[in-house]
Amino acid sequence: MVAGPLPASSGKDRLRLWIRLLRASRTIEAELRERLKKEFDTTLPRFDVMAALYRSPEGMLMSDLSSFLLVSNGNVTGIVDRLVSEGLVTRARRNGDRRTSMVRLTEEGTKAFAAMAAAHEGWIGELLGNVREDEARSLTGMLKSFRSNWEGRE
Amino acid sequence: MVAGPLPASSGKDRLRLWIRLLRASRTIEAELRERLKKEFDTTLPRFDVMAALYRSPEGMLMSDLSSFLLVSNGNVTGIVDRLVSEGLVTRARRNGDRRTSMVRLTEEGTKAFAAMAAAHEGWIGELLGNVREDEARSLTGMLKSFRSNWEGRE
DNA sequence: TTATAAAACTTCAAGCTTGAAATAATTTCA
DNA sequence: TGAAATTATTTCAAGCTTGAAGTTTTATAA
Repeated sequence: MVAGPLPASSGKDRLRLWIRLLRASRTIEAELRERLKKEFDTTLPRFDVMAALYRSPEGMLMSDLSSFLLVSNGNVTGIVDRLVSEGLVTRARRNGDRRTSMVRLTEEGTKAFAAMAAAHEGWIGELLGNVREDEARSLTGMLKSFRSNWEGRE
Repeated sequence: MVAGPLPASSGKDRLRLWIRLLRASRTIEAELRERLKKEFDTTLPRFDVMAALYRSPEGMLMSDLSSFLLVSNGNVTGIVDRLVSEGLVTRARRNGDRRTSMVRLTEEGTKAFAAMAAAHEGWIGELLGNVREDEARSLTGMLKSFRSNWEGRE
């Protein structure tokens, strides 16, 4: 705190921001969870896994999934297990490296996800309806930069 | 929904915003959870409950807690159970209405929370360090308005 | 080659979470 | 008053989540 005319930041504003951010995402998440249950009889974690796989028709490793979704390995195992037993996803043992398996959407899973994704986008448009599109873009821009500082240390 | 010249919004920007929002809050939440575990041997849900109680020295009903924290009633029951068994919180049966009980921080709980809150504020300052304070204020303002539209219908 | 380490997963226990069903106490109102 | 509805909470099953420990397979290197 010697030199800079740093804008005397108490940090209180960041704390307030965090509380708002958390409340916003929890509120929206709760609403999405409820609608996914009601409309499609599925859950948000299953939707998230399917969304990731939908973007990668070639498939993803379990570890790709967990790092992309920011959840633990063991977590993904359980969710994929359930998706497999529902016929929405397959685990294909690979010849190259027998520790890994490629997870892919089945045809049924692809169809099911496409329907959910359309509804989902509509819901988000509705739930964030009060945020103007230009506001949305500027918020998105600010959120892009928030990490870099501390993430990926150690 | 008959008349309006609704501002032909594709919704794509809002979807992008939602994805950013979710990733930001999950990343921060994960980091907070880990630090609360390491530094204070506690969990985020317990911290949240204690934070709510800290703001209300007179105590809160179970239902106050669950609506404030945006989680289900049954959820709060379990968390408060654990906090009680750790001596951080008390459930006081009320004379007026014997269905309800006032939940309060114990003296030990108050002291413990004060220490955690100080660390927590510092962590948030660090984790959101890349967001300028003026940005933080403007983001907070935008997030304030996002609901109202759909929340509290039905 | 063959021990050792590393990588990719799975398993497990403990705790969080929801939504539905059950309890118990209070209110409403016929 | 007393039945019915409402309110506050707990209980429970199923699923999500983490972090630690275990398994199997692959890579490293003495």
